Amino acid sequence: MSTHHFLNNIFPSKNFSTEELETILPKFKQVKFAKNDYLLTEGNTENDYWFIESGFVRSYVIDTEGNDITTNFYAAYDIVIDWSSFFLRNPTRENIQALSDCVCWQLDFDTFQFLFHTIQSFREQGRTTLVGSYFTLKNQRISMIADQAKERYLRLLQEKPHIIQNISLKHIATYLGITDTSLSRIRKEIAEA
Amino acid sequence: MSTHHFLNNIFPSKNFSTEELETILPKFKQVKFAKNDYLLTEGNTENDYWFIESGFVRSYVIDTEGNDITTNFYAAYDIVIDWSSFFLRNPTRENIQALSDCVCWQLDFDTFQFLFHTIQSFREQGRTTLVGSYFTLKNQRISMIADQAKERYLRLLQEKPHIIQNISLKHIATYLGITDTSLSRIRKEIAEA
DNA sequence: TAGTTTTCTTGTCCTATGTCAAGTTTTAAT
DNA sequence: ATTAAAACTTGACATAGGACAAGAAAACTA
Repeated sequence: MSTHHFLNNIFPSKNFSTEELETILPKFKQVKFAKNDYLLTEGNTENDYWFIESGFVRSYVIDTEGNDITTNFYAAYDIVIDWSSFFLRNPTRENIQALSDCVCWQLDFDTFQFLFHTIQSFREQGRTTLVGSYFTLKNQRISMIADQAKERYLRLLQEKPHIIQNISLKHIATYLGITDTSLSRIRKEIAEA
Repeated sequence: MSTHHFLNNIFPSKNFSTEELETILPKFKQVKFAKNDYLLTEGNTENDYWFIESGFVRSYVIDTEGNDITTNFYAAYDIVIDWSSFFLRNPTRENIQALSDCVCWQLDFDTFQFLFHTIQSFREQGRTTLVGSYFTLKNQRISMIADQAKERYLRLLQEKPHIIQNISLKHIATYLGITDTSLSRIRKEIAEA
């Protein structure tokens, strides 16, 4: 294992002993996805998750009217996982697709379970990551209720500028819960102000 | 410990050994809340969570315009917890209030940590519960984007009829992301149909 | 049991955002 | 380079749901 491994960013030595890292890091396998490849498709149960070293990924669902709704964007250092499919071992409703060529580090469920039940710091970090996702999602739900579309866009712009710059308007629009037409007008309004 | 303890519903013997239950159950403390009591208030870090034996509880946040927005309802057998405040040890934005007199079973963070790191089945169950909450929240977010207010109301009616029967219209309305005026009209429309 | 407060309903009018459709610009492919 | 396909913009119009206000009906309270 090289001393400058991508995964050292994910598992920093301040949180893990050398011995723990020697157990954890070799369990991850580097995988590459080409643009438009699917990491997961509706109806399947997710058996792996990934950390992104480079590239962009999007997850989406198809609603009852057949509309594509973006549920999340993922970029370098993010974890790509459908928490409920991975942990509850249920078929997912989500599609997860590479928006560009990607380099990822993959771990499968059984290996995750082994590390989770063996290494205390690993499960602490896993729990923290999941709770962090929960927190983000809860704030998004509140924002859908309390904020106007323009405010939601401005917040995204501030929090994830790399998303706005790399991802098509229509995908950002469904993520914000508006139409591409509206988002185009919001952008115009901001540009003119 | 009596053989017919409320907590046996939460920790069923099919998932836990007798020995494990003898470790877990006595750690919970029965607490009672009177109607309108707060279990948690904004700005504080949650150090306990509860299972509800009886009663109704509501959590809400105050948005930037000072509006009260219901984030969740809790009834018998539900876990009452602010996941992010409890696990990330951060001050919460939520207020959690008893809507009726309640009997609850309480566990504090340090005891949780002890059980989580000691008992495998305890942490499996904890993870499953958290992931279940995540799943529900994600579906609510998608529903806010994809469904009309009436559909969201009808789904709530179907999934949690006890909520509709016990909780005031205005609290249900903010939970669904609409005004009480709109919800009143939706109810009328459904009644007339 | 009257009085007060809260909850719920209903009317009128308004606004943010959606729908549809026609262009324009950008990107991708041969 | 040429064409085809996406992505984006813009206009005209429609609509779900919001804002405000006045009553009616319940639910507490003294």
